[in-house]
Amino acid sequence: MAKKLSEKQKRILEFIQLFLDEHHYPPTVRDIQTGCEISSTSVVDYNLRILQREGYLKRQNEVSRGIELLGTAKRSAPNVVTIPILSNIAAGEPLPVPSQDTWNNDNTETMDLPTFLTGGKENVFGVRVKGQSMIDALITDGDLVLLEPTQTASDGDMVAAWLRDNEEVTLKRFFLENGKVRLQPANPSMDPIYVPADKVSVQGRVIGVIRSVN
Amino acid sequence: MAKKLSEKQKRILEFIQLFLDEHHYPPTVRDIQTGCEISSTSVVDYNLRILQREGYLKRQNEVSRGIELLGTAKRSAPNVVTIPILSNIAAGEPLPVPSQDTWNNDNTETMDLPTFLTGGKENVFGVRVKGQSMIDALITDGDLVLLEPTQTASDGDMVAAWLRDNEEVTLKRFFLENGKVRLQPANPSMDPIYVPADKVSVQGRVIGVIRSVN
DNA sequence: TTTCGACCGGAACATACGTGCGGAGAATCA
DNA sequence: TGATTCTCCGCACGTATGTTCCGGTCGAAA
Repeated sequence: MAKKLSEKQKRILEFIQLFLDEHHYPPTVRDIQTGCEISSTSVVDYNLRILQREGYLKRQNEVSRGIELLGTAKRSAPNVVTIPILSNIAAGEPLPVPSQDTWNNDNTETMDLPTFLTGGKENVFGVRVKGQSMIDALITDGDLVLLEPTQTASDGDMVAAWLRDNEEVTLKRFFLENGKVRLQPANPSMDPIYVPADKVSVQGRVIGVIRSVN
Repeated sequence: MAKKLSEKQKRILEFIQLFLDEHHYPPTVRDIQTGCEISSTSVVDYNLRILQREGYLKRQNEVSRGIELLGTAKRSAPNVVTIPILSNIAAGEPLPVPSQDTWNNDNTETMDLPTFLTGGKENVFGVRVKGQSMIDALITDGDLVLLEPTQTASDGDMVAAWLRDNEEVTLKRFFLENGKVRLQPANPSMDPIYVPADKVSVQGRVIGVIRSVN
């Protein structure tokens, strides 16, 4: 399943996205043929079958333009992206990193977000916050936090940090100060905490928070 | 242009929307025919031409499924709505209520939101928060608050309240307790404030908060 | 070398699908 | 009333389009 796509297949996928953005309906096999400078419709068909088998798209048999993009390839609306919502985040455990499995898992909750919230970042995922432990980051129970996966952080970034000793994930602004990490709450009335650098691992950069009241 | 659509035309339009929602590609003439129980493809074609002439959709000639919805009929992203962002909210002034003018004004900033954030509510608008005065509502500088216009509130609602004496708008949970209004901060470590009911006017119900970090 | 599987090319086939045509009722208008 | 227009119907034509078949190239494995 984790098969690498050939150049031609990537190009086809890309072309379908562009075509969809422009026309609001999927391309025909022959549209793809000319658009990707492929010599035969059978080659397009051949590669479409592979893409379908690998889960990048769905096809309707005998139906013209019966192509539907799936998962990461999906761009049904140009200004909307689909992200997975990771649930089952138990307190006292690191965040699970989303993988291809996350997408292939049918019961993964997903959500469509305007692109201005993800800022074009890749692999953004969401985490539903449980409890009040993030209150000093201005985040409360039920909030949805948008994260960009990363292991490193720059000074001032708001990050999801795994504190080994406390066995908890917390959201704070990250500052590296002569060997120690300062984690600064977003609420200016709260005091920062200092942790040795080797006791902290960054799991992701916070790029947004969404709260839905009621 | 302001021509009234026939029942059949309305049904066709509706069917196209439903079909689009379900398949992510437009229906063929024959799909519409069977879907709307029309006896002939030529009738579909006939009505599609009218719908095109009236500006409800666009068609590509000789192209299968070459149908694209326009204007209000457009639902290329069925889970997205457009809301206005009110700017120039000076501290010490009530919120301006969005009107039709807001929409007709070309330089009104707008934003596409997933419908799960508006919950199907009408006339939702957004306000960009300036300053830290909302910090006890877990809202900070730069956050976008989503509001549903209303003059009344039920106990427990998070509302935008105009405090006459202080001449300021604040976001708090609303409770009416024997003639006085209790405004409860969202941050449980903060204390509520009590105000006589006639000194408070509700301007809108908060239905969401969006924070974009960096 | 042979074999095999992945990938491509060309062509043809069968159907999907948009469109045009003649005609028929029904509604509107003069 | 007759003329005109709107709306619908059935049918058929021609193109658009998905699919299949057969053959070919090329590199890896046997």
